[in-house]
Formats: sequence, C-alpha cells, structure tokens
Amino acid sequence: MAAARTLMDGGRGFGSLSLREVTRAAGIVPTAFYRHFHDMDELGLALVAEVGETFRETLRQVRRNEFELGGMIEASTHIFLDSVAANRAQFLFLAREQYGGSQPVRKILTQLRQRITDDLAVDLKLMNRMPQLDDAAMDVVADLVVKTVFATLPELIDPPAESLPAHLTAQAKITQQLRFIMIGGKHWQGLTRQATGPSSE
Amino acid sequence: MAAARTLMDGGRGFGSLSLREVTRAAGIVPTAFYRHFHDMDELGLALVAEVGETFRETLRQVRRNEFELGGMIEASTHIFLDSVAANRAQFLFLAREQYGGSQPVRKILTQLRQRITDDLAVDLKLMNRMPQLDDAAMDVVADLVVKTVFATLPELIDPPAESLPAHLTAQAKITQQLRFIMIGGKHWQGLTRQATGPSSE
DNA sequence: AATCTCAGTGAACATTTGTTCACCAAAATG
DNA sequence: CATTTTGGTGAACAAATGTTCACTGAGATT
Repeated sequence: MAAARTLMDGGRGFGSLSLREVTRAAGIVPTAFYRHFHDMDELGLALVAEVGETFRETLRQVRRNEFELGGMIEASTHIFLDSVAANRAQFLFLAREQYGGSQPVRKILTQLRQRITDDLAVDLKLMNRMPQLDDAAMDVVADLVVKTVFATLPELIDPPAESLPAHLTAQAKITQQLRFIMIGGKHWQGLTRQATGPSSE
Repeated sequence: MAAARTLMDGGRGFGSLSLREVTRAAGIVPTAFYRHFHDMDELGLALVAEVGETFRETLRQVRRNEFELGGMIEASTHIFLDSVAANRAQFLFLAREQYGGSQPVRKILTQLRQRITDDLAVDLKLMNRMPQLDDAAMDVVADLVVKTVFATLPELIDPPAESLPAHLTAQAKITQQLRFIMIGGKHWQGLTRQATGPSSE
C-alpha cells in the first residue's frame, strides 16, 4: 500500500499503476502480490479504507474542539491541515482518486464522503447556529462544506507556489471560504424573500 | 479525441488509456495516431484545450445574461447545466482529470481554472454586490465559486441516483449552494467584527 | 499533368503486463 | 515436537503495449 502511494507521488493516477510496478516498488516479486490482494482494485479499496479511517479519526479530533467557542473554524481547519500534512500520501490518494478512480473505488469513496456529510449535517443541526434553515437546507450546507474541503485537498497537498501573496496561504483561504459559507447559512432568508427584503439593508 | 472521450465513459481515467486502445476505438491503425499527436500527453492537452474553449464560450453566454436582474444565479446555472449536458463527454474529461491527470495535463488545467477564476473576480468586482469586500476577499469568493462549480461537475455528469428527494436535484442543489456563498459574501463583516456584531441581529 | 502533402496501412521489434504453477522457509498453532 | 499457515521465490506463458520503418492512395498545389 505504501508503495502504491509512493508511486502516485510522481503525479500518476492509481488506475495507471501496474501490478508489477507496485510489487517492484515494494521490493517484492509480482506473485507475492496475490498473497495480499486478489486484484489491483482490491488494493485500491484497501487504500480507500485506510484514508477513510484517518479522515474520520481526524474529524473526531475536530469534534472534540467543537464546543470551545470562538474561532471554531480556525481551530478546526488547523487540526485538519495538520492531519493532512501528517498523512500526506493518504490524502493525496483521496484527492487524486475522488473522481478519477475506477468504478468500485469511486463508488466506495462516494459512500465515505456521504457518511462524512451526514455526520456534519447532524452536527450542524445540533449546534443550531443557523436557525432559519430547515433540515433539508442544512443538508445542502453540509454538502457544500464537505465539497469545499475535498476540492481543496489538492492545494493542501502540493502547495501551488512558494511564498504566496501572504494572506492567500492555503490555511487562510480555506478558513475564509468556510466562513463565507457559514455566514451565508446564518443569513439565509428563505427562497421567497431573496432580493425583496427591507430597504434598510 | 472523441474516441478517447468515449473510452473514458466507462469510468476509466485518461491516464490508463493506451495508445492502441484509442486508435482501436477510433477505427484506425496504431501508427496513424502519430500523424495527429506525438504523444498521449499531447492528446490530453488537446482535450483540455477543447473543453476549455467550450467552457469559456459557455461563460460568455452566462455573462450575456448577467445584467438581467432577478434570479441571476438560477439563469446562470441553467445555462451552464445545459452546456454540460450538451457537451457531456468533454466535461466528463474535465471532471475526471482536474486532479487525476498527468502532470502536464493537470498543470494546464490549473491554468485554465485560474483564468476562469480571474475573469469571475473581475466580474464580481464590477457588479459591486458585495461592497464590504476588498479585492483580495473577492478573489477568495471567486475561487470558492469556481471550486464549487468544478467540484459539482461529477454529479452533473453522472446523475447520482434516479428520482432524488425532489428538491435535491443537481440543479436545485448547486443553485442553493451558490446562493449561500453569495449571501455570505454580502454579509461579510470583516475579520475583526466576526461574532461581536450588534445584538440587533 | 506532375508533384507534394496528408492521413492512413501492415509488418515487425523489444518490452511490459497479468497470471499460473510448483516450490520454500519461517513463524504461529496444535 | 509436528504441522499448518503465511508470505515469499523463480520460471514460464500468452497477450498487450509503444515505436520504427517502408509503403500507398487520394486531394490539393503548382
């Protein structure tokens, strides 16, 4: 598994790795591969399970900090970014294969993401920071947050350029973006009120 | 190019397609490939250019509707979703390869996306719908919008399940998500004011 | 009408690939 | 201690891959 992840560091997609390549990188003879996995697809599924566990463990850490008020988003993203850095190769696999992987891999990745989204939705509802939103709308917010985090993974993994415009660092950017989303949820007025509100605004 | 796109319909990543496979699907002998492209990578770049042109043309259409007030987001997403449906295979390539592609493909895709983001940022600044935001913050909003659109592409291309919970159709969802973002931008109070605003709210 | 360019053909090549089979040694298990 | 399980080896295979080379025939150019 580590060998496969390492090979992907070079920019390759998992689907383009050959069984022999992986065994070569693992310092093993091709036949030995079959002792562990029946298939390359099965290796892929194992990698999904691995990063899935890491991801969910990270979210548990985040949730532990959730009830400390003030700067919740900053604290959360900080924990998350630390975990991404600490498990770079795993998250690289996740980022690369979330849409590019083979059908079985993509399917189970979708399920993983859905579980994460559902958990977040439950959490958001409990926190009750967006009183105007009904449950359905909150699901949509959760989906947007998770979508944003997943879509940001690539920038977190390979830093796009060195010494950015200072306040465009990955950390600052995603923090601000998540804030926009949360503020949007907080100020949501419902579908019919949109753009017809009081002039006092 | 059409052959490569067709092969990707089956869930395969572009990087896993072999030259011979592509020529076979195109009804051509492997050698003839070299008359058109020097490389598989060059084919990939051509596909990027193609979908890039389609994308930007679609955005031009969107921008033409931009100045009709009322339901701007709905109108824009409608136009965009139509274009995605009309050029499904092209956008499928874009969605699949945006993070999974080979290094050259990914690099040029990043550039394409950056140009789109910059254009949107200019537009947002012109519209002046978020007076509280300085230019840097507006760049971050534009980045978030484009990120959201790109990350939504997969759901738009293969409809995730049939007959969804009615108001969770792809169109409704992305519309609402974009609205959350815009509302978040509109109500942004600046970093220091966050959660210390007047109690009248 | 002669020539040249373009897009294609077919044979051939050295590599690489996935998978099989029989075999082996160490470690866990009885 | 005997034995089963586990993870590994090496040879062998047909199949597929990228790339080369000399060749061809239709259209455009001259």
